Amino acid sequence: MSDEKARPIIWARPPRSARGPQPALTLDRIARAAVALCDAEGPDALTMRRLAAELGTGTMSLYRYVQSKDDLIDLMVDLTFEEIDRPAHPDWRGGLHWLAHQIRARALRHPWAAQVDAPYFFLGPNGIEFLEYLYGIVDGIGLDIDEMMRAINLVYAYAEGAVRQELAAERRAAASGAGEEEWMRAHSAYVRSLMGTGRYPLMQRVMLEAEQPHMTPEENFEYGLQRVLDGIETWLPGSGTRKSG
Amino acid sequence: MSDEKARPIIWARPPRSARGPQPALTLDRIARAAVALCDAEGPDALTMRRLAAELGTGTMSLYRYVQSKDDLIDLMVDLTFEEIDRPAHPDWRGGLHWLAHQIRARALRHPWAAQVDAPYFFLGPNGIEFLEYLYGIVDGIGLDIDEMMRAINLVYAYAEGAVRQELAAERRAAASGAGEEEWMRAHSAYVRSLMGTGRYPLMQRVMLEAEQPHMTPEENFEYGLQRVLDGIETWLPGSGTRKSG
DNA sequence: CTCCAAATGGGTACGTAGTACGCAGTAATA
DNA sequence: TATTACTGCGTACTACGTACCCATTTGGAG
Repeated sequence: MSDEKARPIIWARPPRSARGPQPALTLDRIARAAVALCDAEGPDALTMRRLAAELGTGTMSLYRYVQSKDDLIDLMVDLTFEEIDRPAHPDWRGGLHWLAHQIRARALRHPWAAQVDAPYFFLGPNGIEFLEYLYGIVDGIGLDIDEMMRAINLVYAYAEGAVRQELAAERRAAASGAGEEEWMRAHSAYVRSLMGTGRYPLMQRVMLEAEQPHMTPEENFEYGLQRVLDGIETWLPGSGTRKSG
Repeated sequence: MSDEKARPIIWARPPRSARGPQPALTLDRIARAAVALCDAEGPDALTMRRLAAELGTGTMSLYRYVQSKDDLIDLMVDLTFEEIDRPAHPDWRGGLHWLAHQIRARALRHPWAAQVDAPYFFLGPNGIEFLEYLYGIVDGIGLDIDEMMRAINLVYAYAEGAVRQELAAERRAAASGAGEEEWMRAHSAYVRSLMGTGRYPLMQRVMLEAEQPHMTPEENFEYGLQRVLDGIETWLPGSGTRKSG
């Protein structure tokens, strides 16, 4: 999660030998409990002590299953790809559209997952299955593997970036909402003073606009997504004009 | 950095009264030292004790300036927007193109900044100045404020998402590179075993491709960016021609 | 059946975070 | 000069990840 260290991939663990007591837990049970905890109370609630308590076991027992907390997070992130189903799509545009919305849905279900980076998530069983499926969407439409990668990466990049913005806005709204009187006062007074200077006329309009949004976050996401798909379409072979990248 | 708490905005602090000794430090000096530290040694190197040592002061002295480490991070993130210059652009496409590359350049300069989320960065002096400038790029081309927001958000979302992918790939490369023998062995053995199953033919092609990339990360970024700009162009009012070079 | 290697659960304790608290010193104001 | 509002900062508390150790359990070897 934080920095780099030599750490063997958790999915490549050697099989258990037959001797010794049966483990009371499984990696799966641990990871699911951790996901549930983060979903319910946010990433800060995930401590090894707390998770152990949740599972009714000793703290250090968890380390019989994972080498480190980062291992655990790899597992958790992989789990978030499990629940995404994988329908067939008649055309690439429908497929990529669906993909983007799946990425968004996953991030809304598990906001904590959008904040960690698990650089090897695609090596987990669910991650790799998901990616293999993804490439299937743009397979067989006349793109070489390089072009397929670029199409996928583009949609992925947009979806992730957009949903991060959305989550940040959500956190802001939550912070200025219920309670937090003091913060609210300091915050709005400061913003008013900024706008009072007249140096930020465009931002002023933006903020006024943001107070009464006429578009849901999803509509907003959808708008950007359609632009991205349009952009891909102008470039895809057999779509008339093709531009150089 | 992590979770929500009522915390007044650091930029709205009341002015110092005249009494008492002059402060030995300034917020600016502290924030710059922190940025330098993170740039040089990564975010994990940033501890209050270390930063204080770097500044030749006592640890707790820092708390005369910031209320918390999160405060400090807000300042740091705002600082990363300072060095971005703000040229005029003759057309929106050039402006948005430039914007995306600035976002990328900033993230490459300060990789740590792409990992934290500072939901209020735009309230800092540099952040707000930057955003005001951004909106200027798409001002006066026949868009209402809502459409302007969407155009900016789209480019921003793509750029941030893409650069996060790029940074993750960079970290992966660094991890499998020099040293880390053990990790390398476990990793590649595992990947080979996965691919040996034959269940992931597309991923196999992707990974082979990734080993000899024929596109630099920047070219890849540029490709996606052009698609995004194309997408905006097809939608912009009065953009009869979609080809722009 | 006996014994031991290999695995288990988990308690204790260590190192390192962020930071609350309090105190001594200092400079402008009354 | 006394007061007051600051300052730097040492001490200490809480909470975290996790290294280390050991008693316990189990399956297989003799």
